[in-house]
Amino acid sequence: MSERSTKQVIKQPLADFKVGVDNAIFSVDTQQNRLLVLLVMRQDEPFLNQWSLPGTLVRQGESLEKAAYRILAEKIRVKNLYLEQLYTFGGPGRDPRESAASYGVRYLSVSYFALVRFAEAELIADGVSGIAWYPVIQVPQLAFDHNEILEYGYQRLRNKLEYSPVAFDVLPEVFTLSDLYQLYTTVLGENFSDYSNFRARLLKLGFLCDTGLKVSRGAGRPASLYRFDAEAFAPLKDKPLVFI
Amino acid sequence: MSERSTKQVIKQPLADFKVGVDNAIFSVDTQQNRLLVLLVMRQDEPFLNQWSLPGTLVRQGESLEKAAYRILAEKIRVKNLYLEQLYTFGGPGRDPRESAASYGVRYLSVSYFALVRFAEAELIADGVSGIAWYPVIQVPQLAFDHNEILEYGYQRLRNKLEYSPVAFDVLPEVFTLSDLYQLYTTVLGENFSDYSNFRARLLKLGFLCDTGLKVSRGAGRPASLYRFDAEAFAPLKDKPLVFI
DNA sequence: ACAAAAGTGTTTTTTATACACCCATGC
DNA sequence: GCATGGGTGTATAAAAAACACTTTTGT
Repeated sequence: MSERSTKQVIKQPLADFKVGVDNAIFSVDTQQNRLLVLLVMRQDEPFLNQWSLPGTLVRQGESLEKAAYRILAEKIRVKNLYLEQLYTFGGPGRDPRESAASYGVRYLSVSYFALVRFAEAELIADGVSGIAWYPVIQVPQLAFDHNEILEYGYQRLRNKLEYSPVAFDVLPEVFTLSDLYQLYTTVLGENFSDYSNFRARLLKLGFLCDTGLKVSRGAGRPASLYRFDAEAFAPLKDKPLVFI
Repeated sequence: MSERSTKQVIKQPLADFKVGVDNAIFSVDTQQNRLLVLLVMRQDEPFLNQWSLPGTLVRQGESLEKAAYRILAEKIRVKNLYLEQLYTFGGPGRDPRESAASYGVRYLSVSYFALVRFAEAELIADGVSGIAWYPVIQVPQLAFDHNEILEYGYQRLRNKLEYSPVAFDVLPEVFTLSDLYQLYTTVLGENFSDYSNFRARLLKLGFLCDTGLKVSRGAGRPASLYRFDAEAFAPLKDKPLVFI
């Protein structure tokens, strides 16, 4: 980040930015087989009363990631989650406030991708603002370029599932292989793989350990409960894994 | 990007940002089997006279990507290149200028990754500033957090080669399969694949067409010249390709 | 003739894919 | 006993990996 020499700065002034963080927060409702994204109703102009991704402007002394965690914590209570940076959208004109009286201030959005455990996620309704889980396949028109961000995040989620163990950040401590399979199915669609092959592949990787416990859910044979073994996984990190 | 309600803004003021763009610009010198990255010597404080990635602060009315292309064009003349956004680094304290008299202005860096054709790339030396291709394996300590950005870009490059056709953006119009193989070898190391298997895999994908022309380079059998067929590739886009 | 580079083919091993089938439980 | 979900195995096809060998050039 080198500044231009002085005469050039005079010729073409630098932009001043406000930096926002917008989160595409996903969760998987395995009960109803739905992939959800968290939307909030905007309380302020611009885009008053339109749905949007939860976001915030970055404060003094606050890192981007901290801002991402803050806005998440303001909207939902959740203990288990995965979060990473997604993409930065910063074209001029992406925020209507830029054209207003403000002296050429630009609004830039660093987007974050998050996956949270649905069962434990408690939405924080502050009485005024709307907040809701929306099935990603039926989100309405969103404020700003948030539909684009969402699309980008959705794609990232699908990729992540294929080659990284994000699913285990969001499953309970112990889970059945059907739980895992269903999570994958909900996100990737029915035809991503057949259950028996999925099962064989995952078990061969060697980081799922059978707790010996069984759980029976209605009819059918009781399922074994597995645990994700982080230690056994560690050496596989950075390796080109395939979960699909 | 929703702003906080008024009382909160007062409690905790928003940060003001200058946004910079820093480029990790790579090229492959297949003659000497070296992967190179473009470094420039800083002319200003902070980090005066230290090597850094070429960067610039974003100007009014300029998009992030445009700024990335601008700084690239200021440093090298090149017709063929690939460019994409890498990551955004924005922790407080990453730029020493923040702590200075400036009223809590933050410096945020949106980094871009670029791959350019080495043979045609002409460095623009403005007489004062140092500018040079450095082998990535022996870059010195860089200004700011640029070593981190570089590492990130290097990883992205390796990934890109494996599942996307970036190589063809940077090879000449016609090239031999050895040219292609050597490019891959230089970036990924000798052991990524054996030439014969690499060759077979690539040809089976069906988007390399033999021009019928041959080229003889010193001793040995003349090699066929191939062309990348963008039309034949189009349907494969978004598919999980493997070039490795 | 022979080294060097390009190109072809073969063998073996590993993965992917599609199923068929057995097992344990609730009703 | 039979429907339901859990779990195992097998047979086939495809891909990855290793490597032997042929072809065509320059010297």
